[in-house]
Amino acid sequence: MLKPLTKEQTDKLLETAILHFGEKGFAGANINKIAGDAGVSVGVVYKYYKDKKDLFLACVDKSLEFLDSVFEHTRQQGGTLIEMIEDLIRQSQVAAHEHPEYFRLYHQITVSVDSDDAPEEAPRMIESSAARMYRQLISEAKEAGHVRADLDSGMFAFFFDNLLMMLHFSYACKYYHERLKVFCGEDIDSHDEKVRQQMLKFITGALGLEQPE
Amino acid sequence: MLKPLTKEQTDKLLETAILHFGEKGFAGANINKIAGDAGVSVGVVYKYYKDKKDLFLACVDKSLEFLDSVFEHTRQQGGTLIEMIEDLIRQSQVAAHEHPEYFRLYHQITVSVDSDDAPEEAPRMIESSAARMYRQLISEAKEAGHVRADLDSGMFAFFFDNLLMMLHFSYACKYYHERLKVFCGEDIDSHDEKVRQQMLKFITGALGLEQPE
Amino acid sequence: MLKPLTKEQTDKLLETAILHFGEKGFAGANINKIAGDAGVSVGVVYKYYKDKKDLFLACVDKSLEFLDSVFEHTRQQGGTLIEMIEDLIRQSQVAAHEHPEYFRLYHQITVSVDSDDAPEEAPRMIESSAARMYRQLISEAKEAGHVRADLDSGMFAFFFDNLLMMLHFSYACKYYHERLKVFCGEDIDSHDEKVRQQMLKFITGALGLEQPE
Amino acid sequence: MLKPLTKEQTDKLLETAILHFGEKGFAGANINKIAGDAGVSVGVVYKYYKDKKDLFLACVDKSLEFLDSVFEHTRQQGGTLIEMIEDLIRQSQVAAHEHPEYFRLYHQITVSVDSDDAPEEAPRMIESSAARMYRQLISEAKEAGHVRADLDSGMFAFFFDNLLMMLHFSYACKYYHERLKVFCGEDIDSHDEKVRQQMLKFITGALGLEQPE
DNA sequence: CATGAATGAGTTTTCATTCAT
DNA sequence: CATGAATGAAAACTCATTCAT
Repeated sequence: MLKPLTKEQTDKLLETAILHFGEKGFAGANINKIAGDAGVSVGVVYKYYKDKKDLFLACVDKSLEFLDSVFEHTRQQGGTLIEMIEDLIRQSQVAAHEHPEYFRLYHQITVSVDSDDAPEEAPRMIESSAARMYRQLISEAKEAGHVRADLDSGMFAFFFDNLLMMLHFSYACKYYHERLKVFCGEDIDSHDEKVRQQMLKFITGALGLEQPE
Repeated sequence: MLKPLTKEQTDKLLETAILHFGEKGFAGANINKIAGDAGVSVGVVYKYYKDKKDLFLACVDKSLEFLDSVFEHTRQQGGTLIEMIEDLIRQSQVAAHEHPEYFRLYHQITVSVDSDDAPEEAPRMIESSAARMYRQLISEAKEAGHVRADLDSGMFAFFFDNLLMMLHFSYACKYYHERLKVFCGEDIDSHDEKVRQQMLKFITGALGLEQPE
Repeated sequence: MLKPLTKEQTDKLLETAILHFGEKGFAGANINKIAGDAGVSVGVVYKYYKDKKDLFLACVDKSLEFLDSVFEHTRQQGGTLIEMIEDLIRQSQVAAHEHPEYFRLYHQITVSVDSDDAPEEAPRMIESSAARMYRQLISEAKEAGHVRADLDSGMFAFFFDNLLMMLHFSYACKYYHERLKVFCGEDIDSHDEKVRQQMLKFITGALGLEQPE
Repeated sequence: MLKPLTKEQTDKLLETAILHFGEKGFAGANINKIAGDAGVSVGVVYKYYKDKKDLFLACVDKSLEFLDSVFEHTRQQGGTLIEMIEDLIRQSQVAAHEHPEYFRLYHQITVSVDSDDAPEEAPRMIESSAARMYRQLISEAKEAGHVRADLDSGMFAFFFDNLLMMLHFSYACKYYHERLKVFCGEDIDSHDEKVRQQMLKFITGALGLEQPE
């Protein structure tokens, strides 16, 4: 069985790695098991990736790319600030339901960075672009008089992103998901619409934005 | 060399374990190094704790206890909703600055739970009590007409707690701290007051609370 | 990309293998790297040679052939014993300077033979022919009264060959080369003539040969 | 079976390692097998030695120490140049018969030095002290008129040491031992006396020394 | 009851060898 | 017939756990 790997197989490898790293973290994941689960030999892993760290970073890259694409959708869409916020929440919900693994891996990054021997190169800080974007949107809205004047754009962008990240994790990560159910009820997963509306209320209230009828 | 361990020694062991687990995670931490750093033998680790998991859970317990105590202060204090929220933020800031290790460990819990071989028993859900408390406070405020009537108490409690958790992590965990600086500037650590005021504005706005003059 | 290999390519493969085996030894050499360095695929290595051992033996053969040719020159040349000895030294110097790799590989053979899993078949004993030749030359010289009568031809042939081998290694192998410099000075490489003359003196003295004016 | 290792066991480990490294070389030796053969666990190896290289270097040190002690005996003994040379040969024969493993490891050093990834720190050049000693002895003999005036002390010391090293290897290393038999007969091992006498003749002749009656 | 060296299963990584193209 | 990616056994090394002192 020495056929070249198909794209499906190499994709499967990366997906499997993302699942394992996302679940067990960098230190807890096992290259041999990843290879086994992906249906390829260990050798293949080391043909494609220099070492465990390198594979992890490839997983991170792929995940960040995916997360970027979620924001990208909203950015392209445009609209009023409220519309954009709602869209961002909606896209997050859809993405987190369909691909919790990328969010889970992202969550792992936030942990790995603390560790010395873990891949410190990791976070090419997806945040910075999001931060810039949110801050600018809020700044513009402030100048246009749509949001309260006494808020600090950077800080409100930070709070907003915090809420969004926690939403992601609450759908994608086991612990946060349990917590979500503690706060909002066991059947929360079938109430995306409600979560979105309440979150929108929360945020627009925070910004001092008038919600459209 | 064979004296019973003093309380200082067992405390040191737990503190050291919290530091190591908080930094490297469950899988990445090394029992032998923890014992060495704590100045005790590996043997005592296994005398006091069944295994690595058990030590980790003890760390979790201790950390959750500490985190509880932070909220407890506010609960005792009482006051208006706004006052309590401000106090909660202030206490969080103080605690996260003084004892980032407990928050860091808490952060690790949120990760470990996903893993099968890692301690699943972990989160005896500190959240549930906080959740109950927040929800009740908000409910009461709603009934008293202090906050908007169209908000769902559980969900707003959830959003509020999200903001608080992210604040904790942003002070205590490396990755989140970098992210905080990206959003709010490199010198953010010397602006606790400003962070607190802005966060208060954000939350009171979200709740539809009138802020006191 | 599927043309039959040219002679240059197969030669290059063997030369490269000799370099690698000579430097890293049998166990330390890497077939994939050898193939890569030689600019051929691993596949051809296994087409031409049964396995790693087989390739090693082919390298050994080629090297021994080369070493034989060095002696052959002198044999053809003929002359007095002293002349032949001087020629042997001179040819050794030239050969070791020009093709250290063959001597280096020969040095590796002397090591590999000890190992069980390494090619035991190796030394189809180049020595035996050299031994025969040296012994005979000395015997003849003894009978002719040119060398001392109390020496054992076989043993003196042995000592002589020892000196020659060490000369080879001292030019070709890193460790022995360093050692040579320790004994004879850092600039020894530019004093081939002197080395030859001294070595000749040493050997003729040992044999009790009168050196020509 | 968690008793501390006895000195016998740690000694056994080093001896076993010397045997394995001496036979298979650095790359060819297998730490797990060494541990197994020595009757200890792998863990022990890595408790006492940082890594494979470190173990190898410890073996080298021990071997060089032993080899030094062989020369030391002669140095202490003193006597005329001829007597010292004879003693050196005799001690070499005894040592090489009793402890071929140290000579075998020394032989491996001469190979390992060529390899990049092998321990380059190795040869703290046992040679330099021997070189100095031999050169001085020869110099003194030259000044005293006991040896020919036209020889270069350093170079003759080099040739002499070459002969001695080859004698060592001829007794200790499989390949060289086969070669010895090719030159000197299958029963050479029972003729130490003869080998010594012939070698002495060879060397004294080379030096132009008069041999005592 | 503490100690900490020893254990050895388990992990990462290498590389000789195979075989579909 | 050459190719070179894939294979997976085997090697170096780690570390949770044990137990004689």
